[in-house]
Formats: sequence, C-alpha cells, structure tokens
Amino acid sequence: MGFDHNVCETGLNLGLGFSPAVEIIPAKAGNHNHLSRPKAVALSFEPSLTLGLVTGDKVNDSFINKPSSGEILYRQDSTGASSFSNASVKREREQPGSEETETTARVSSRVNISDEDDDGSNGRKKLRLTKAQSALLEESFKQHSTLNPQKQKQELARELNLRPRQVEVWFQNRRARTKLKQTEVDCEYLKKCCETLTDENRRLQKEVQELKALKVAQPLYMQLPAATLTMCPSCERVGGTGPTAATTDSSSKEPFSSVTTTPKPRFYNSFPNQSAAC
DNA sequence: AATTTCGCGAAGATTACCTCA
DNA sequence: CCTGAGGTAATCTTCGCGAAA
Repeated sequence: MGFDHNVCETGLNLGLGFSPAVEIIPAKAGNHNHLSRPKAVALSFEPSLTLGLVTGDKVNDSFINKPSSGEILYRQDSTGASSFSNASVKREREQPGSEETETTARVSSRVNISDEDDDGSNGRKKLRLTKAQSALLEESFKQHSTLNPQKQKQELARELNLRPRQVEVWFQNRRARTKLKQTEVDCEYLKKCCETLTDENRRLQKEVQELKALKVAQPLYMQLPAATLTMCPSCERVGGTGPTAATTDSSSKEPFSSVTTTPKPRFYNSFPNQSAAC
C-alpha cells in the first residue's frame, strides 16, 4: 500500500516533472540532418514506454490500410505533387479473397497511364495505398523511420510504383502518427502518475494533521513513565526525544531517530500501520 | 574566424478526400 | 440517400542544420 515507486520509477521531479530517457530516433546514414535535433528525439519512460512499444505490432496493426481497389486515376497538380482521382470513375470494392498483387498491379497500371493524364485540374484527390504497398512501407519504416532520400526513397518508390514524393509523404505522415500515438501513451502515463501523486498528497496531508494532533498532546505524553512509552516495532527502541533515542548506535542500519529526520517515502508509506512515533 | 545566405529535409498543422456505420 | 466521424494522403508553413560565399 502507499506510494509505489515502481509506478513512477523515473522520478517525478517537482510535481509532474519527470526524467525521461531520451531516445534518438535512428536516422539513416547519409541523412545529414539533425541527428542531434531536439525535435528528433522521442521521450520514453524507463519502465515500458518506448518508441518501440508504439511502433510495435499492436499499434502498427492500426496503420495497415483497409483494402481498397477503387478505380483510381493518377494526375499531377500544379506543384508536381501526385494525386489520384476517382472523380469520373466509380469505385469498386475489393472482393474478399481477391489477389493483392492483382490489386497492386491494377493500381500501378493506372498510375502509369495517368502519369500522362495531366489535364491540369486542380482538385486534390487521394490515393489509397494497397495492403501490399502499406506492408512494404511499414516494413521499411520499422527498419528506419527516416528515408535516405537519394537511395531508399527512390528504391521504395520504384518497388511500389509510386512517386518518390509519395513515399516521402507517407514516411512523414507515419512519423506523425507514431508521435501522436506516443503522445497519447505518455499522456495516459502522466495521468496515472498524477492520480498517484494526488492520492499520496492527500494521504500525507492527513498524516500531517495526525502529527499535529500528536504534538498538541505531547506535554501529557512526556509526563508518562518511560515504561509506558511506545516501542518501535522495527528497531525496538523507545520513541520520543529522550536520551535513549539520541544516543543511537551509529552502526545500526536504520536508526530510529535518523528515520524521523531523514524522511523517506517508504517510511511514510508504512507509517499509518505503525506507531505514530515511527 | 565570424557572419550571412541558401538549400534541404523534417516536424507540425492543416486540408481534402474517402470509407463506413 | 444523407450525415458525421475517423483515417489518411497531400499540402503548406516553420524551423534547424550544414555548406558555400
């Protein structure tokens, strides 16, 4: 019972502050930028909250795209960025059991065709990545969350039959989603810590009140014969400020008096179950 | 050596489209 | 059929870093 240090083992400093472990997001060699950039680090809490947790299977599953095999036309906007359009063509649902490769191939063929289909229309249409494309991108993301622009991006784009820009965008969005998930996890963790600290604070307040009440009753307490003084169950010393407690053996591991002058959380934890003198 | 400028890529915020209940 | 919510590709803006001038 009481404050469990394992819950906030990282040490919450000054209220809700904490001591995060800084984890550098692995960057591809050759990516000249910002290994040391503050924004490129992920906060992780020692017990279990790591980027790995978030990027693990459980979370990744939610990122797998739903099946889709709509009729998609590909075109470019004014900036050269690619986009897809189904404006003039009905989407068709992917039939259960349909071949993934076929879907990819169909989309890919449309991509190739529509590369030339530049009608200059400015509508922004969306591509829906196929399962296979998403899976490959996920796989690549697991290895490196950032792209080597001149190599990995090109290679992936070629493999997926996408434009390098699309691969780049996917990685950007993927990193954003990862961070969002991590933030949610962190938020939950901090909420729990906050609740724990609130409880602890409440309990300590109560304890202070008890000690104050004890102090008020102290004159009477001091008049009692020594034999009636409360004995500390752990160190078997008489509580109070008398010479017995003051002349404590320094070799004793947990001197009764020192405990009272060196408050430790665990001491307070168990306090309600022991005599008030402890 | 210090400063300025420029290009690049990443993050963050936002938009727009699509799907589904 | 309509609608709102959620997911996500795409776009825009801002920022930091390294290299060159």
